[in-house]
Amino acid sequence: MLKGVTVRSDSAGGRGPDPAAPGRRELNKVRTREAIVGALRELVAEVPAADVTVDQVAERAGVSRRTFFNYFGSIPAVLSAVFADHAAAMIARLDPEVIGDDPVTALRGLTRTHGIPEDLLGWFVALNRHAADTDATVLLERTVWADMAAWLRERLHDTLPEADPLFVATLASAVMSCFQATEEAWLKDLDVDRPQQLSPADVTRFHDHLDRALGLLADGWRSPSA
Amino acid sequence: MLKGVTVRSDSAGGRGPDPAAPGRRELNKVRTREAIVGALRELVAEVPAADVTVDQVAERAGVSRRTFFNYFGSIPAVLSAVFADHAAAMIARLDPEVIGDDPVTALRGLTRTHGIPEDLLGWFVALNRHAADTDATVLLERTVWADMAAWLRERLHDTLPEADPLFVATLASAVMSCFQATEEAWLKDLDVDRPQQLSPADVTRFHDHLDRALGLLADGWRSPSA
DNA sequence: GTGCAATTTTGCACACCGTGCAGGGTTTCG
DNA sequence: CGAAACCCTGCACGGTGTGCAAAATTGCAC
Repeated sequence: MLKGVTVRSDSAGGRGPDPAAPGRRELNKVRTREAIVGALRELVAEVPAADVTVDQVAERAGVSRRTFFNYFGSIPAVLSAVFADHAAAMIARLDPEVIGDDPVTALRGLTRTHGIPEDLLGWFVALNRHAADTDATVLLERTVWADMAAWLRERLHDTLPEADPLFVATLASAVMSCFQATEEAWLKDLDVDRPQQLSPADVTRFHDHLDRALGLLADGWRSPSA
Repeated sequence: MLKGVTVRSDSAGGRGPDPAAPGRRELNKVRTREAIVGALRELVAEVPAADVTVDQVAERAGVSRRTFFNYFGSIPAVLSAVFADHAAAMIARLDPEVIGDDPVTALRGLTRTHGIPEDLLGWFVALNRHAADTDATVLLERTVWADMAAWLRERLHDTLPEADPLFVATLASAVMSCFQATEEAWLKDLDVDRPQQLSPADVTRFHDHLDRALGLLADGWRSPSA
């Protein structure tokens, strides 16, 4: 089991005692988690996402099958966790005052000022690199988006405790469907020549699509045709 | 997906068009389909929905495990099919002119004039009768709602070919989340004393909740608090 | 250092899921 | 009637997700 690097209590140098030092235990957990995510990322680039099995991910991550399930409940759960991490970083920048006043515009402005993590766009491309197996991959992504909607719903509920739960639920779902539709449109344009590396223009185009999608929400529901 | 009965459509080896002749074969297919749905309905009332297994459904329906999978791809797929049947009956009553003008109001008016099939409300109650296993049941229902959103999206796309796909996707998702939130709120009120039979007042209360939810959509997004 | 307690990893077992395949029974129609 | 088309069924197989207990690892105090 590759038990290299026998480390002794480092205490290297005379640096500060680091009271809140994570400890090897916590560090290992982070390391394993990242290994699993990284392994999935690699595999998804090689074979259709829906064909990736837990065993493959576990083996490439260098852990047992059982350990994978100690960290994530399923493969979609890994994706949801990655997406949620990015989303959490974005939400953290929200100004509570602004979002309370006009949530859609606030969320819209968020993506305009801070942009979308490029890593996330990379996942979108990877997940759709092998379009052979359309049906199952669509299903997989749908569950992830539904997960994200539930996640956003809770975040909004935390941020706007006064808001009508019905409003929060509907808003979260609508916002995530904007992301979903944006991803689809964006990938469609990207489909012609799928690059290994995303160009800055690709990133900009994603932002444009998303802005237009959220604009539909902000502008109301009475203009169905483009 | 709603992968319906793939049991091969008839194609009648003979030349004659033979119009409205159901045929014994077709009748049997309908019968077993209803047997499967009925078996699930019964089981869901007895044990937590997430604990129902395919084997149980198949046995109670009087068919083999394998036959179940010939009709439905999974248990959530059964629910999605049932829901979609009801939804299709409602959508069929939509006036294309009205929906093209103001889709949300059109859908809202639909539920007000024609109501919600009581059978559907019965499913809501049955699916949540055993709240013990909250987590898994929520997950199960979430997949059904996501399925329905995809279904509604396709219906809207058929009804409004001119509409912006982004608008259609967002609208479908938002509408279904209204139903989802309505179901939650409705069941919560019902929770105190859960009756075996639904009273007319219960039905009315569902309509009120739904109308308020869809009203949030129609009124726009700038009023987060109740 | 050493030993013990807490925690994590791992292998194993088990029930369940979803599908391909082939045999057998039933319906349809010439 | 008889062949063809069709549907049901059992079987097998790979995959999923979880409980359980043994083994390995880490934290901590002596």
